[in-house]
Amino acid sequence: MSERYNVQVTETKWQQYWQENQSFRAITDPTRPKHYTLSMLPYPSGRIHMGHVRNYTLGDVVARYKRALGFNVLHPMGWDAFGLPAENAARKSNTDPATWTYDNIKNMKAELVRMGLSLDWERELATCDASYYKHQQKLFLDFLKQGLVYRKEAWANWDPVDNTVLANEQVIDGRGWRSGALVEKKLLSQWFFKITAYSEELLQSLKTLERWPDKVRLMQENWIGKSEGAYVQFFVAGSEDEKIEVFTTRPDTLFGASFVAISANHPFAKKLAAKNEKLAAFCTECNRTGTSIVDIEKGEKLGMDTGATVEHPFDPAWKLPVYVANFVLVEYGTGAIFGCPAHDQRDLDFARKYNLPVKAVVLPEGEDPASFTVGNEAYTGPGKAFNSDFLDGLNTEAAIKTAIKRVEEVGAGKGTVQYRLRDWCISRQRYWGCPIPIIHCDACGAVPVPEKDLPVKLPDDAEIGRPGNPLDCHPTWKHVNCPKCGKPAIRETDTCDTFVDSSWYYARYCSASCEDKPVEKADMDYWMPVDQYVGGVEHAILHLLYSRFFTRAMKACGYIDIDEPFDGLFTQGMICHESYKDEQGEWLYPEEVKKNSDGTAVHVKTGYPVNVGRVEVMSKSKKNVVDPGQIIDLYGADTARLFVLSDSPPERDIEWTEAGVEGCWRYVNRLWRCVTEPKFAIAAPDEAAPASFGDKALIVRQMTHKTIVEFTQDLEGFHFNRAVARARELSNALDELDGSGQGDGFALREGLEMLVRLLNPMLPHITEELWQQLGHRVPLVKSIWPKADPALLVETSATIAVQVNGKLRATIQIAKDADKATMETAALGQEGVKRALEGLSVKKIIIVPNKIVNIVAA
RNA sequence: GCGGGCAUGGCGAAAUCGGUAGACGCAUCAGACUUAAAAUCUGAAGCCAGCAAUGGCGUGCCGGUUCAAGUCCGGCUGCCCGCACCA
Repeated sequence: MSERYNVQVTETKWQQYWQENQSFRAITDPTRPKHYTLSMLPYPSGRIHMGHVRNYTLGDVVARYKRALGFNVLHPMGWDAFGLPAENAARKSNTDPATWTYDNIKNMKAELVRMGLSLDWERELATCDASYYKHQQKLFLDFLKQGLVYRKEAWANWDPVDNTVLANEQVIDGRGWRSGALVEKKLLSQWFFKITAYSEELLQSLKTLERWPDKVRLMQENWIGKSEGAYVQFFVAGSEDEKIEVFTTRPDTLFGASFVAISANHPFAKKLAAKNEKLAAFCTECNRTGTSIVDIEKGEKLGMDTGATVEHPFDPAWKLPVYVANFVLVEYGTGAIFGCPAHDQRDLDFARKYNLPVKAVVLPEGEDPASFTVGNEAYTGPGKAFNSDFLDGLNTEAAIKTAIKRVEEVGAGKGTVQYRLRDWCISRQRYWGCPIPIIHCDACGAVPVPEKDLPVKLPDDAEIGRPGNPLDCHPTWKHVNCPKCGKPAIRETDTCDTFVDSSWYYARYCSASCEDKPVEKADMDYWMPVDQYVGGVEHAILHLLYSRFFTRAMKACGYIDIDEPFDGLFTQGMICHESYKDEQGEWLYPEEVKKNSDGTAVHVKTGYPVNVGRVEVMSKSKKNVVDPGQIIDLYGADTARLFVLSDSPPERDIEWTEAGVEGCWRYVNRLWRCVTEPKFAIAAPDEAAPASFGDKALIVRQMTHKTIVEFTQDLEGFHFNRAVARARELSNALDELDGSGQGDGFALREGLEMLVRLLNPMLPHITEELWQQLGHRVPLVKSIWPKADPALLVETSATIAVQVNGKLRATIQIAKDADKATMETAALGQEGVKRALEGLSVKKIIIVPNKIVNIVAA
C-alpha cells in the first residue's frame, strides 16, 4: 500500500527542481526552432484572480506542449504596473503608488510561482520600473523624429471641484465620482500617436492574420471603419466664401437633404454662438455630456436651429437650415453632416422632432414611385434614385459615382476615402505613469529631452491626495532648464496612457537584459513575432490595435523587421461571478457575504442584508472575485489548473462555482492511485510487447493510441476541455482491465504512461512524480511528446444508424467500408425496422457508407 | 445607439463534413464496504406515459430548405463583451 498523494510535498519538489535546473530559461539560439508563447501581462492589483489562473494555465499548456515538441520556448511574465488603481489606493491608505505596486507584485509573483507555470522569470519586467520606461521614453523620442507624434488640443472630462481630469470610468451619471460635481468638457493640449498613418495598412494586414479569431479581425476592421464617400461643401447663404464641409458615404441621397447639422465645437457654431446667447447656452449644454461615445449615442438627440442657411451644392437657390446637434462630433470627419431623413434613421428621428421635410430619393425594388413614402422607418438599403434630377433611374452604386463626379465638376467637393480610426491620444494628466520626455520652453517650444538625460524619472515625493495633477503641483520637479537654449523651462507634466506601456512589452521580453536600447535587433529577428498570444477578449480592439501600430512604428525606427507582433492569437472567455452590494451601495467580496438557501444574502460580520447583483465579469472594482490562493492551498496547483481547463471551452465565458473543483481533486487522486496502486502487476519499464494480446488488452491499446492522436489534435486546436474528457475516457478504459487477459500488464503500463505524458502540460507536478514512480529517470520536462502507433489506429468495424423516415429505429455493427447492398440487407433485417415499416411501403433508401441507412416509407 | 459574440438535461458541456443529440464531468438517487462517517467501488438517470417491452416529445422562439437540421437560410427574443481616459 503506497502513501496517499501529498500535494504540497510533490508540488514544492518539482517547483524547486525546475528552478534549480533553470528548466524554463530561454536562450537565444538561432540553430533551434523557437516558439514564443505569451500571456497578457497582469495588472498588479494585489492578488491573482481566476481570470489570471485561466489565462496563464492556457498559456502554460501551450508552452509545455511546444517544449515537448522540441521547440526552444520563450514564455515570460511581467507587470503592467502603471495606472489609476495605484493612485487611488495611495490616496485611500496614504502610502505611495510605488510601494503599493511593488508590494502587490511581490505577492502576486509568489502566487504565480505556486501555480507551477513554466515561466522564464529572468526576463520579468515591471512597466513602472525606470529600467523599462526609460526605453519607452526613447521610443517616444524616436517616434517623434519619425513624425509619428504630434501635439494638439483635445477634449477631456474635467472635474471643476477636484480640479482634475477624469477617466470615463470616473464619470458616473455625468458627475465626478469623488466630488459629485457636474463634469465639464475641457480642451487641453495633448500628445498623440499618429496611428492613422497606418489606417490602410492595419486594415489590409488583418487578412494575413490567419491564426487570429475571425471575430477579432472583424471587430478591428469595423473599428478602423474604412468608408468611401465624398467631402461636399455647402456655401453659407449670404456669405462670399464661408462654407461648411461635410463627409458623406451616400452622396446619391443629396437631393433628399433637408438640413445640415454641425458640432457644438465646429468653428462656425462658435462664431454664431458668439452673437447668440441661446445658441451659446445650447453649445455649453452639449459639452456637458461626457467624452464617451456611449453617452452621446444613448442620450437624447438634441438640436438647435442656428438661423443660418446654406446653399445646396447642386442648386444654389435651394436653402437648407443649419442646426447645431449634440450627436455630431467635431473629431469625426469634418464635424458636420448633411441630413437626409428618408434614408438615415437618426436623421429621420431628428427631422420628425424638428418638423423638417422628409423627401424619399431612393426607391426600393418593387415600390411605386408615386406611392412610396417613408413613415417612421428610414429606408437605408439600395434601390433606384428618383426625385433626384440627373441621378434619376440610376441604381445606388451608379448614383454614388455619378453624384461624386458632379460634386467634383461643380467644385463643391471631391470623392474620398475616410477612416473612423482616430489618432491615439496618449496624454494623461496623472502621476502614476511614464513621464513624457518633453520640456516646454517659451523660446524654443516643445523640446525633446536629450537621450543622455533619460530616464525622466517620476519624483518619489509627489503629493497624491491633493486635487489637481501631482506632477504639475510638485514644487520642483517640473522646473528645468531648456536643453536647447538653457533658459528656465517647464517639464511636460502629462504621463503616458498605460496602453503605451503594454504596446511593446512583448518585444522587451526578448531583450530583457539589454540596457542601452529598448531592444536588440538579433533578439527581435529570432524571437519575434509572438507565436501564440493568449488573453482576454476584452482586449480585442484597443490593446491589440495599439500593439500592431507600435510594431510598425518600431519598424520605421529600425528596431524590428516585421509588421505584425502576434502571429497567433487566442482570446479566452471571461470568468463571471455574482456581484454583491451592501445597503450603502458599496461592493462586497464573496467571502464577506453569506448566502441563504432562498437566494437572499447577508453580510457575514454585520448580518445586514446584501443585494445580490447580476452574474458579471469578475473585476476588482466590483469585488466579485474569488481568490485562487485558497484553492491552491486546499487542493494544489494541478487541481486548480485542471479545473480551469475542464468542462468549458476556453473561448467561452464561464461562471465560477465551487462545484467542480472537488471533481478535479478526485481525478488527480485517482490518477495517483492508478499508478501507485495498480489492481494487478504492470509490465516492467523496459519490457517488450508480448507477441499477441487478449481482446480487452487490444481494445485498450487501440484506445490509448487513438487518445494520443485526438488529445494532440485537441491541444493544437485549443480544445482543452475535450482533451481532458478524452484523458478521463482513457482512465475509464484502463479500469476495465483486470490482469487476466494476455498482455494486460503491458497494455496497462502503456496506457498509464501515455496518460501521464499527455496530461503533463496540464498537470505538470503530479505527472512528473508519477513518471518517476513508473521508473523513469529523465523527467517529462526534458521528454519528447508521444506518438501513436499507426497499426493500432486502424478501425475494422463501423456502427451504423438505421432510420425510418428520419427516426432512429436500430443500430447495426458492420464491417468497415461494407457495400451499400450489405448495409441495406442488414438494415431491413432489424426487428425495430420491421416494426416501424408495418403497413408502409418503402419509397426510397438513402445509404451513406459507414454512417447511416435512412428508409423513406409511406 | 453602434460594432462583435453566445444560447443544447438540474448544472458545465460533447456532437464543427447536414447523418445515432447529451461523450466526459458536476450535482442527485440506489447499492457495496464501514460500528458509523469520510474516502473508494458498482449501478441508475433528458422530459412525459408505461411494471415492462415500447411509444411520444426534445438543442432559446417563429418560419423555410432537405430523405435527414443543434448544425444551413430568413425573421425574432434574451444574455454577454467593446465603444477610444479602467486595465
